[in-house]
Amino acid sequence: MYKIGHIAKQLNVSTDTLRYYERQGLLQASVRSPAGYRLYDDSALEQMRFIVRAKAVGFSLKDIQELLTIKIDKHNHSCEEVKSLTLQKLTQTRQRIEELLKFERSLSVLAERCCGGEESADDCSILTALEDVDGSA
Amino acid sequence: MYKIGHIAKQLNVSTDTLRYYERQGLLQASVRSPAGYRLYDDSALEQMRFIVRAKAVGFSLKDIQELLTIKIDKHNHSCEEVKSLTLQKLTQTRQRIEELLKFERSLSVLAERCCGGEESADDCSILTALEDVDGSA
DNA sequence: CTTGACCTTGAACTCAACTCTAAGGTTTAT
DNA sequence: ATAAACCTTAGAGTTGAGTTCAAGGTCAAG
Repeated sequence: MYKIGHIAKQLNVSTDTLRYYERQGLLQASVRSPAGYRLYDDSALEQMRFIVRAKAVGFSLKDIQELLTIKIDKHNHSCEEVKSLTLQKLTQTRQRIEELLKFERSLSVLAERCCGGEESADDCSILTALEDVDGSA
Repeated sequence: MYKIGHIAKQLNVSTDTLRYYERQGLLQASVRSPAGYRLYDDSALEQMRFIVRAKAVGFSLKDIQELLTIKIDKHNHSCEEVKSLTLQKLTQTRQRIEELLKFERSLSVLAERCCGGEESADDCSILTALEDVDGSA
């Protein structure tokens, strides 16, 4: 049985994060020591690894709650549910990437056109582009 | 002179947003009517357009504050300052895109491998991938 | 003169995922 | 026996960009 600090070090998260996940219903300590310390067993460690991995591929804590619900009772859930969650997250991620790519292109154009010199910003092409109605950036 | 609702409709933002920007020091109403209503003139409208455009290329409100400070007194600021803000935002944006692309690739792989069928999730490849130490996704 | 569409304020609330604080109890090593 | 390094709790704070609420004042039309 491991104390919270041990789990935290193993998985490179803070003890606060572990307590926070507990409050969020993601990971309960297996038992408490007589003094009230959280004690985790190997299966709790594995569950925390699952959470960390799911985060690493972009799932939110809310998504992870759903994944855990399924994982804990796989037999009464379908592959389709899991795939659906994954595809939904994929779509969201792609939409966000598209948005950021638009930002990236606009910012690139702005930066390229600007001399970036020490002289005054009176004729700065970036400011001008943001002022003018002609939003060609 | 325009009332807040007029500006809001013109620029497709809420009146709450305009009041919020005022609190943040981004855009003051030009004057107040005898009844205390905010009244904006054309230059305030132009400034709000600037803010909206700057947001549209990915600047945060904090960034926009800095841009406005420069814009209001261009003569005492350099092109370099503006370009620096832009490049900084560009770097941030690219970093975030990289992170999301990693998510995207992982999620794609997970989704591709999963049958997504109606059958139970007992052998779901997505769950298995997130459980196993072998993080090949 | 009243109805409806405006406008005002301050303050609290939202979301996500933590992080920090205060005030204390426990364990381990010396 | 005492100091260092753990652990506990409830609750507040953080970031960013707003949104919502309550309680009220104003303005134009009919």
